[in-house]
Amino acid sequence: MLSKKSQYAFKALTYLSEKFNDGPVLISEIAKKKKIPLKFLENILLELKKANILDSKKGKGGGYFLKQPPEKIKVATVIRLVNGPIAMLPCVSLYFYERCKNCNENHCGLHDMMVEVRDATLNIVENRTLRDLLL
Amino acid sequence: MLSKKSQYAFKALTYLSEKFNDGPVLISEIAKKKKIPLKFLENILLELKKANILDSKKGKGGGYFLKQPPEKIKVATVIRLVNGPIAMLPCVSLYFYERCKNCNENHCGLHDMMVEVRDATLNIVENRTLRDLLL
DNA sequence: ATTAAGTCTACTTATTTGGTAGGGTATTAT
DNA sequence: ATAATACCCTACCAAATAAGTAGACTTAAT
Repeated sequence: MLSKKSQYAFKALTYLSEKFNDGPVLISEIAKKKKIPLKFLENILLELKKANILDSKKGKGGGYFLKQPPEKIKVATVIRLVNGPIAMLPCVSLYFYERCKNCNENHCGLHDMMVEVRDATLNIVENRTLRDLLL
Repeated sequence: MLSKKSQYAFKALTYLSEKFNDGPVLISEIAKKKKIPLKFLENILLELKKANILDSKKGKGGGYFLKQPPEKIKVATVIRLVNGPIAMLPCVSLYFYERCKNCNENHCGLHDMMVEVRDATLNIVENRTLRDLLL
């Protein structure tokens, strides 16, 4: 399951996608419109900024905005960043790989199945962007 | 990600699948062979028994065994039981559904995408059984 | 009766999640 | 120049969940 933080992140990013050409958007505006705790949202947006997904402008007239257009930001990227691994097992994760203790990956049925699940999921989230989350 | 508990559960179930026609298997044997903390494993097996996946025999010569043959036990069932929801969002879960607050499911891009992810995953785990985890 | 084995209730501990507090720092309109 | 604005940063806290443990109890075979 996606954490609440991830769900907040997606709500905020969706909002920023809609406002992509309207200049910086206040954290407080996003928090209010999307009903996200303000200080928590600050942390999330800062993290997204550090990951180069968002950029910000300080001072009067400042705020946050997408660093790239919505169609350039993949859903998979956001999930990995805010939520963590997409795969169901560490030994099957591409970006958070950890080898299995006590289980040979070369002949492990669970492993093989989870590779399939991972690929089925990636096939969707790697090919969808913030643009696709709008209607 | 699957919890450690879930991974233990799959290891134990795989072991019991291999021994399906050999009569009851000791918890301690499973724990040793699969390197699972004994008391933790006790809890897991008991839970699986209460869910009608396993059965057991007490006393000397007792132990645990699958209640049905491996090919009758779906991976999806085990995941739901031990790990919880398979879907990435509560508003998209079939067995653990909770409605979205502040987001209309009828026009929410994230929701729609997560339905796709859920179905892609279910397509695999609903059609695989413990039998498929063996080699 | 003794021993082997699962059952049950109840803890404990560690980790993660969700959220808060409050001052610091950069920017810019005036 | 400066005051107001708005993001930045460090640290903390509480609740929930995950992981593991303890010990007494019940049941069945010999």
